[in-house]
Amino acid sequence: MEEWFEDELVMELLDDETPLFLQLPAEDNTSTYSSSEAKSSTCSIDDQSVIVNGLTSAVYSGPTIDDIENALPVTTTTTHKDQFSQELSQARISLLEGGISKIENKYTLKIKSCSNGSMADDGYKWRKYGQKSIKNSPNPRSYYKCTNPRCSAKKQVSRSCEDPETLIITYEGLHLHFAYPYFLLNQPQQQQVQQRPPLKKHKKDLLDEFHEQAPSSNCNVDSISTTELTLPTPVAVEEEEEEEEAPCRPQGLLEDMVPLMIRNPSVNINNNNVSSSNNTCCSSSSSYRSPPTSPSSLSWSPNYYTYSYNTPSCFDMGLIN
DNA sequence: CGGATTTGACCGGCGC
DNA sequence: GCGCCGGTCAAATCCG
Repeated sequence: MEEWFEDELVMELLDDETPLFLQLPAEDNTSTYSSSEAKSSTCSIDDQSVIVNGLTSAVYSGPTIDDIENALPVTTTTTHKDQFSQELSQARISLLEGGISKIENKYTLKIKSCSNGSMADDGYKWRKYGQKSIKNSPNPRSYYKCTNPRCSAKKQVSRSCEDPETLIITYEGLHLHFAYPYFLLNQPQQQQVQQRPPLKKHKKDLLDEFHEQAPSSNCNVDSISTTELTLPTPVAVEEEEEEEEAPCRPQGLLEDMVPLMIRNPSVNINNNNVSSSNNTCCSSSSSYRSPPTSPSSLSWSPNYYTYSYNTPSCFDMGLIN
């Protein structure tokens, strides 16, 4: 399991193109590539193309079931896995040679903050939940959690004591929920759900469902098997991207649907029984909306990785207090 | 008013 | 056992 997370990170770090969370504004250096803009409806089709092309994730480049299986610790075919492991081993070596250090389970990279002080985030929506002063460092460390209540992803952001302009970011866990939009059911009804999510449930309703139906706050995603899933066509993915631009896209409904169908793949799910399903996941906050940035965001258990990039990057993580 | 942020308290791990 | 340190919690505060 631990090795798998390393593999995921290596894949992400070795993307030929700059990942979204490192991508600077293409030409407009005066604009901050904030999370809101990353998800903004102001993006033109060209802008979206740039972003999408910048993502070398398998999801965006035409996912196959193998892509997802490779990202999961289960149901990976041995032949594919062997080749995959070899490539990842080489990739890991390459990364380490490239200045990325690994301490215990943490990959360490460094990020030079923008000179103008404006920083963009990594495309995810985080909620700050703590800040601590660090010994021998004048700069505090900030703690963030993914705002998706079912996502365990966290990150820590601190500044290097040697170089105050260098940010050190530690990611704990990845974002399973971003894979959800790319899983489709075979049933036509579910395809319809994917393309046109039902009307967003009122937040109160979602919370009520959570309190009434969720015996535990986290998905038991260990049981996920991709064999029950199918993937959307690239067109569907693009539509999903566009759906992302709608304010407060009810992603949670789709997220709710996935664990349910995994447990009961034969159940013919419709919009209603999705929302009233007996799944164990709490409902998403209506305020949650994060763009899928990579299939590498698949995760369901905490692991710690520290990235510190030396590439100029704009991160807005609320470090400046 | 609700969500996000701040901030001090609390807790657990670890070293001495 | 004790203190230090990092991580988390939760009440207070801020802000749109």
